[in-house]
Amino acid sequence: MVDIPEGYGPDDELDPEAADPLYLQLAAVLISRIANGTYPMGRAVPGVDRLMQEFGIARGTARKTLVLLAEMGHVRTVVGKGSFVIERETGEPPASGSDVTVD
Amino acid sequence: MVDIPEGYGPDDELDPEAADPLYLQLAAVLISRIANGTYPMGRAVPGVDRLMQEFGIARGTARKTLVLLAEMGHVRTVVGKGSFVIERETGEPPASGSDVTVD
DNA sequence: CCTTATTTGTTCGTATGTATT
DNA sequence: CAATACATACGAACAAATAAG
Repeated sequence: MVDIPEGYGPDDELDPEAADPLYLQLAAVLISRIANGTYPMGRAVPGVDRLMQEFGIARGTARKTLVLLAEMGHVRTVVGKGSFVIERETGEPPASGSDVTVD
Repeated sequence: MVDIPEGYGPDDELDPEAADPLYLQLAAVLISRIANGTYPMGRAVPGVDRLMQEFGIARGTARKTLVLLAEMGHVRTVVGKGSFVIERETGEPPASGSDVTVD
């Protein structure tokens, strides 16, 4: 199991000095943004390359976070496409039309 | 130089309590499997991540073993591809043309 | 069909910090 | 203090799936 640290808001920058490892800090930020609606259901969260650029982290760290989010059920990752939000914490129902079909 | 400990067969699990360090125990197991034919010539031995999973060890330890095997001439490691068996202990001669270039 | 670009997946190489023995 | 081992993080290269043309 994993404990997502608290205290990392959607706009937080990561702190390499903090006790929490970067990939957990980043997971907290992304989960916050998903709950936020910044990344709506069915849409993709930033991919590995974008996370590297926007947070100034290495590829392995960014990927580790996305793998963790997938394991936690927040996103579903599709090779060659991206990681798509499959859960929302805003209370809004999934409406209809999630054109995500993989298996 | 290194002394590969004996008594660690191809199916052995590693023993953190043993006198021999884990990376030497693991080297013994892999060398045994190479001699065995479990990892045939030209094919890759398990990489760092696989060794971590299968033997429950840390990255540094797994890598240390692969570096040792490469130094001993059992495998040739290629970045982004894997560590490939370049010797067999089954009695078959190396034929000719071992394109192994180590420094 | 093939080429190119994008994106995720995999693997090795290296470094740092911490803990244990 | 040195050796071993673990966790984290950065970097580089290669591989495979996808999409667009």
